[in-house]
Amino acid sequence: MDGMPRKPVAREAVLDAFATLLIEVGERAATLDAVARKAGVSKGGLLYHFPNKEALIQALLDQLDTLAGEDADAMAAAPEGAAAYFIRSSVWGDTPLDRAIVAATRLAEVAHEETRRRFAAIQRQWLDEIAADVGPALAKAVLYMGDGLYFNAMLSVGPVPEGGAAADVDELLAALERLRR
Amino acid sequence: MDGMPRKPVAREAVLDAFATLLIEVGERAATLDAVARKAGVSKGGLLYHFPNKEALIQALLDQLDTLAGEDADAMAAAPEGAAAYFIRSSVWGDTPLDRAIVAATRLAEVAHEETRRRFAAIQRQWLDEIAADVGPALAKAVLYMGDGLYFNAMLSVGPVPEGGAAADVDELLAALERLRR
DNA sequence: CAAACTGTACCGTCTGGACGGTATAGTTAA
DNA sequence: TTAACTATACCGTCCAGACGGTACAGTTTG
Repeated sequence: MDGMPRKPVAREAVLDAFATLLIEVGERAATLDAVARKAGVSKGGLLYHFPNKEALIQALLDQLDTLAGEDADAMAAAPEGAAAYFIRSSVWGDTPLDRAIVAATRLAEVAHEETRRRFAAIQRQWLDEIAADVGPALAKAVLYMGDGLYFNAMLSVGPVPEGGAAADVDELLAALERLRR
Repeated sequence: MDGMPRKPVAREAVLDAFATLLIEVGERAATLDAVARKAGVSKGGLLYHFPNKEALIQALLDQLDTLAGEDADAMAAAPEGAAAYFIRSSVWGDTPLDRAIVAATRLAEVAHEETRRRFAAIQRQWLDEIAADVGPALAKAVLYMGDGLYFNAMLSVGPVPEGGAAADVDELLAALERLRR
């Protein structure tokens, strides 16, 4: 057996701090120094795990893909239907996936091309699942409702967290029921 | 009386260049140097009109408020109804208002608090108009659909402009009709 | 068994460049 | 004449990234 090298605790802390800063203060302020400080790690330590900022971004996007994949499965299997599951999950919930999505959104906003590509792929996944549930004619309407929720999460999530959007979900689900008939 | 000094042509050019850069390359890359270059103006000339970057942002937000106000009036007066007008106008159209919205979105993303406040106010305006049209129960559903369109404009507008979203509007309008019954 | 060695996981400092902003002297057009 | 510029030089700050170290767990060798 090989002597296990000690666990890289810093790596996860850094990635989490990076996401948190992206969400709370935007890409501009998510500097390497700020990330390191938030993670309780030295800058040198950060760069040991992620040789440059792009590597940090890539790790975040990989995590996003993983989580989005899992979510797509859960969506397909949801008893309430994919559409309702989607709307319900589109409201800001501080789940790992929501965090990854909003964090990645900050990068897409700064014109990071690969992030945009990945987002497009995830949205296609969502659209497929929703279309399988409510039919292709209504799928876009549902998708855009969810996107609207994310849009608002993006604009409001920050130093002042708010629970306002949660109340809207019932309204949206009611509208969904109405569309379904 | 003074013989009118010549018109500040640069001012408008700078503001437009600022918006364009925000839309196409994000806040990060919309530096003062880049804006001046794009506007075909010297950096000194830019700073003559806008003493600092914050002044540039304020001018953009003022423009946004003006355009949004005009649009709210048009929305209220639209023969097809406020909701349909809203959805139709939410798709990316390269209109002055759309440009101002997406440009401002880039600032909100970077956690610019006042931009976020102004956005919230505009959305409240929209919601009121839509509620007056389709009733309060469905207003949020319509609003979020429109927001979803903006969300997608934000993610895709850039070096690669696309006309894909326009096709979705009919689908959304059909869903709206269905909700209305 | 222990000294010598190896690789991993960090820390702290430094540098080169970009960016926001200032300053200032000169130029053009109404 | 004066507002509306151009052109350029410069400053302080901040940031990404490079670099040289340190601490320590496990591994090998005498």
